[in-house]
Amino acid sequence: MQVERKHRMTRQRQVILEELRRVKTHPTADELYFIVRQKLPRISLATVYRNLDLLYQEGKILKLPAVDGVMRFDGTVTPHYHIRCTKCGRVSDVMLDVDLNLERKVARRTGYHVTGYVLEFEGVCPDCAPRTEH
Amino acid sequence: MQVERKHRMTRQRQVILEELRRVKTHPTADELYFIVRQKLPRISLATVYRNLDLLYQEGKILKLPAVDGVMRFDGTVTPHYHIRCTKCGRVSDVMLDVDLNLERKVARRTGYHVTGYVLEFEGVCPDCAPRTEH
DNA sequence: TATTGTCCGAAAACTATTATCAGTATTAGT
DNA sequence: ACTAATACTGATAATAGTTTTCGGACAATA
Repeated sequence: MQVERKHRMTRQRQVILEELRRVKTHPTADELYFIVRQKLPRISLATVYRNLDLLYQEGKILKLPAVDGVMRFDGTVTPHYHIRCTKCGRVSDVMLDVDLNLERKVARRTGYHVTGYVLEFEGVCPDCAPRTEH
Repeated sequence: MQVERKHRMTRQRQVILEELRRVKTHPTADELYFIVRQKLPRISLATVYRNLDLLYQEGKILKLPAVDGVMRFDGTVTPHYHIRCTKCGRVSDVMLDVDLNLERKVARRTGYHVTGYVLEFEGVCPDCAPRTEH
C-alpha cells in the first residue's frame, strides 16, 4: 500500500503553480524556469522539475506527452486538446469536446486493456504561416 | 531552395531497412542496433540513427512520436494506429480505419493550418495484465 | 578504374531529465 | 513562540538518448 506523503506549500511550489497557471503557453520546464526566476532568482532548475512532477502527481497540472521529445506542462486541467506548430514548436489549446469512444473497439482488436489515448493535432501556426505574396 | 541530395544504397542502410521491415515490433534505435549487429557486427549506433532519420526523410519508414521519451520506428508505412503498453512500453499495431475528419473544425477554432494529428492509444498489454486470481 | 562526395565507425558533444547530498525551512506539536 | 521532525532546496553530478565531428572508406558515375 502507498504511504501517504505530506506535502508542504513552499514559496517555490507556490510560484511555479501560479506562473504556470498565469501563462497561456504550454512551457517546457526550462522555459518556466526562466519565467519563475523573475520572482525567485535563486531557484534551481531541479526544483522546477521536482515540483512540476509533484504537482502532476497531485493532479493540479497536466503533463503533455513529449511528442517531439521535450516535455511541456499545462496549468489548465479541464479537458481539452492541443495543437502543436511543426515550425516553431508552440502548443495551443483546442477547445473541442470529442468523445472518440474507440476504447472498446481497440480493446477488441488488440487484446489490450485500454486506459486512454493521446490525441494531438499538428499544423502551422498563424505566425509561422508564409505570407500569400512575397 | 533545398538542394537535392543523392543517396547511396549502402549495405548498412539496406540491412537496417530489411530488419526493421521484418520485425513486427516497433523497435527503438538501440533495439534495432542489436538486431542489425547480428548481420553487421561492426556497425555503429550512430549509423543506425543516421539511416533511420534518412529513411524517414525518404518516407520509407515511420517515426513514432516519442510519447514516453524514446523514439521508436516502424517499417510499415501503410496507415494504421498504435497502442502502447504503459507497463512494459511495447507498441502494437491497431488496424482500424477511422477518419476523424476533425482537421477543418480544428483549423476554424485555432487559426492553424492543420496538417495532421497524432493518435496513439494507451493500455496494458496481455502479457502485463495481472492474472484474475493470484 | 579514377574521381567525387556521400557515408562509415569511433568518440566526443549535446540536451533533457533525474539522482545525490548537505544544509534549510515548513509544519505540527508543545 | 519554541522546538523537533523531516520534506524540501540549490548546486552539482550522473544518466539516457540522440546528434555532431572527423579522418578514412566506399558506392556511384563517367
